[in-house]
Amino acid sequence: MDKSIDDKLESKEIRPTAMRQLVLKVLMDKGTAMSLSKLEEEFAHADKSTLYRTLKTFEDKKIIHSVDDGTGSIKYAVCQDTCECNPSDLHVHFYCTKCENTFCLTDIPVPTVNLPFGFSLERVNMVVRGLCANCKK
Amino acid sequence: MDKSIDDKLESKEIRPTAMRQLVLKVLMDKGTAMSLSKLEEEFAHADKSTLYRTLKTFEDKKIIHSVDDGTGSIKYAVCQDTCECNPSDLHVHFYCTKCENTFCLTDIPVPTVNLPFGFSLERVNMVVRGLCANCKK
DNA sequence: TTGTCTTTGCAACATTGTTGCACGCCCATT
DNA sequence: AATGGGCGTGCAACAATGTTGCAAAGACAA
Repeated sequence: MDKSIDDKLESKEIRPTAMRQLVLKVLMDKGTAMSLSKLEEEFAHADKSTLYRTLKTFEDKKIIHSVDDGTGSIKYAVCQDTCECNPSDLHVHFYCTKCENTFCLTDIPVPTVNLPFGFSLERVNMVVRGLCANCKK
Repeated sequence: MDKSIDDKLESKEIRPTAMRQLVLKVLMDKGTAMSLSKLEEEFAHADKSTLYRTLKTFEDKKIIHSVDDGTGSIKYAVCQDTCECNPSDLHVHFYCTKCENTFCLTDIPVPTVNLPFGFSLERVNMVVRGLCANCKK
């Protein structure tokens, strides 16, 4: 198995089991955010709850982040190396209504908004829907 | 029943049935966005699918809009009178993690973002999570 | 080898959202 | 007033997603 995968796992104190190696590899190779059910398809013989808990572990350890893109299923994508999942690390996500892929627009930080007096910010979810460059043509 | 409720319904070509009058009134009085299950609690004897279809009708006719606030259940709130549910009509929503209410920040339009080349925008969902003014204290 | 802790697999379940179907109601036309 | 069509409603069942309990299998240290 890819050495960099193990490194990534161990650097976040996650034991590199076979399952975790595979899931992380798929997520890293994929490029777009994936849902639990998409992962189930990818590993036809893997158990749903194992995948579910793997994702939860990854999310807790901040190796991936989740996006609610409004499709009804939560998507997961690997964080940037420097990501601490703080509000300042947050970027905009893009959901393509044609290919149904969800992209991390890591270059586009979530714009700051001036909340009404007394409101405090913990986290922001910003998802743009539309057509991606591939489907636009 | 309140005359303004009927007017609002009829102006959008929705027949003002008893159910619809009640649902719209609750939504208007509530001030915060409500989920289907919250409406079920409100009308203890109403049927879920009737409420569901009522909300869908309202949404189709653009008398209310839906928000996916990341809690797993979609919330509905009445639109501004001038709202056409275009991207330019979109405002930021706020979910309070303590009182669990979802607010329309109608004064705060969704900031525009510069998408990567080739990407086109249809709609944006932006939800800020945190503490509202009431829970902040 | 033994014991402990973690991970996995299976099953069952909760919640939310959704649809099919039949009944009742309103209304217009006859 | 009677008839018929269309709409709204209620009931039931269902699909999809996410979640948990529990026992078996595995990893690891003493």
